[in-house]
Amino acid sequence: MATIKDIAKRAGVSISTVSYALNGSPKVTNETTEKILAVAKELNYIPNAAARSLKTRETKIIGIFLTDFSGAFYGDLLQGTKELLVRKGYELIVCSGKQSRWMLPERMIDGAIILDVTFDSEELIRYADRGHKLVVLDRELTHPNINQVLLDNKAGATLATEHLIEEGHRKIYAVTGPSGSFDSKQRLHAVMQVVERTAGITLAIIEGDFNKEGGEHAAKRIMAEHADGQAAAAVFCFNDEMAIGMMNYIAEHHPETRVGEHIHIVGFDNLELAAYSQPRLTTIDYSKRKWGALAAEQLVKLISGAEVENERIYVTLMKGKSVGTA
Amino acid sequence: MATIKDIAKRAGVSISTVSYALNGSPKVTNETTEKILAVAKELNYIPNAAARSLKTRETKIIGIFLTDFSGAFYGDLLQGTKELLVRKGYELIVCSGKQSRWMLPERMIDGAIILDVTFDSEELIRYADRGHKLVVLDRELTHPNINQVLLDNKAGATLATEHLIEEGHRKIYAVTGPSGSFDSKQRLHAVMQVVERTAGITLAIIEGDFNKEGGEHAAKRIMAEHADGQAAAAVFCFNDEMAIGMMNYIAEHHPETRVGEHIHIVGFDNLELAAYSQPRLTTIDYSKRKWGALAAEQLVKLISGAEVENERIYVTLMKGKSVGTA
DNA sequence: TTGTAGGCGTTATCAA
DNA sequence: TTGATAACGCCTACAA
Repeated sequence: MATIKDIAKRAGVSISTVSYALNGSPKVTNETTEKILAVAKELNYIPNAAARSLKTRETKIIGIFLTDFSGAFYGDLLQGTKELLVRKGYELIVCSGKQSRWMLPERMIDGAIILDVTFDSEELIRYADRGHKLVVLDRELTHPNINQVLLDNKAGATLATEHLIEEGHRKIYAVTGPSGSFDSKQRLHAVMQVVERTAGITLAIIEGDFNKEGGEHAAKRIMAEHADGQAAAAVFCFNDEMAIGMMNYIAEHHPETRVGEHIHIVGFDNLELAAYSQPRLTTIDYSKRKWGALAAEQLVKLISGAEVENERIYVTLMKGKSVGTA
Repeated sequence: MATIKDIAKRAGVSISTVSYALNGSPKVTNETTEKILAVAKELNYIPNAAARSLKTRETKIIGIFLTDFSGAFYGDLLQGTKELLVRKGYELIVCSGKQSRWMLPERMIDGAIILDVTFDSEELIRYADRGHKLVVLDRELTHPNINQVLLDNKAGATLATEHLIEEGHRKIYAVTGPSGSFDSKQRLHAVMQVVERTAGITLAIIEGDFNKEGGEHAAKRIMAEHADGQAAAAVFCFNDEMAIGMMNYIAEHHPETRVGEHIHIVGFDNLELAAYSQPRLTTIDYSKRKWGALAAEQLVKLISGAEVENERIYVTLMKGKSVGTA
């Protein structure tokens, strides 16, 4: 492993000259710079990240912390994050699990994006107190070193609920996420607001889990309550994954029940998968890529010491065929 | 940021004693160890990863390089990798894109698992030549510092093809992956072997891309060739993603054509998504979790200097409802 | 324009 | 059992 020392010796200059030349400093003659670069190539020189960051106190790496690697949901978000970071000269690494959290305090990463409910807010604040920069996507946290980029859950849930109401549905089921989820709480709150200000609407809340299983369980219960087959059910699943689970359950166990006709479903997220569902799921859409890119941008600003305001990701209603008129 | 120096001063001992104590060396009295630990806690001491790895020349981090973050496919694999690594005292980071490759030569990671066709084999060999340890999941590479953990493509493709033949199909379409894919090549080779040694089978090869689009294009072509509706088509899609794309295309454009009856499809991978397809896709199954775990295990062994043999992941035929008798 | 030298925070080799 | 001290590879005043 060649070091700048080796290059210096070989090129007949001092190590500081090598360092300057390698970093493109104008203090060194073009001539010597070229010579040094040539020697570096010849020696297969590769800088040592540890040594560099020991000195500079930065790694140019950003970490994003996810609850798990299951993915279906994260693809575009990660892509968006990555693209922006690369443009800003940073690298992205994806981490998951409690064990990897040391990377932040030990300065292996220059900052982190958090999308992991299992990460305690207290722990995050501790890190922020120590000067680490964070962007959170899944909670509200006020701290000078923390910025939030949250989905506009209120708008999304309102759009979804109002859509069901406009189509003439009077009894609405809301299938929530797990109890700890911030997004789920916000969505439920918005749903309840809409219901309260609209006359003649009944709301039934079913606790879900943001997974397919949750949608299946909810489907089971809803189908049981509508066993007589007279009234159509209208359901707002707080994410697409559960909506898909619900549609799959219905297709399998109640083939005579048609989504969009006997049961009406709206989701949230507009997963790629939702586009392939039969019928196409009506859902709340937003740009996951933009979400990731914005989070990254905020983090980079935070690291550079700039003041940043919290941001919001806007959502729209994406009409499919899973909701029909009552 | 407290350092061991600060702790030494505060505890009235030398920095080497602190270092030993922090690393649980038996050379230090319990008494002083306790005292040092107490001071460390009091000072909120956090070790500095850069300094440590500058000295130890290791980071205890393993990187896995993927072509993209799209995920659907990788979830379990990453989970399996992660679990094993954590058990062995390593951390896993997920990387993608050319830019992140510096992490290997600059020793930011102790080794890498490669599942990224865009990573040139020559580049990998260069790294291996420099002493870096690698495990490749998507190609064959013989080098003392590189280990392979490959799918048993031959067995899988043979199982799939023979299944179609056993069900009485005589004309078989093979929808391949992109031309650069090692897995695709191996699968195609196996398919051709089966066809050659079985009388009366015709094989049509359609180049795909391992994405849904590839499946759709292939579906279009196959449906056109079977426009008369007389002969049923039998298709082996080289991965589930294409098989799903094919099924979706058919459901959308040829609702009268029933998969498992008028067209017979077998996939490869047994994605979670395949379990939700209608009808359930017949496919080749293998444990993605085990694949990841085995790759990690091999890499850890390689790093520890042990001799390791290349490994293979065994596959089985998972019968669904997408293939029926001719 | 180039060289000297100190230091970043640890580990590890010697002595004591 | 503990303490000096020299690396590890790089950056950066400051000096020449």
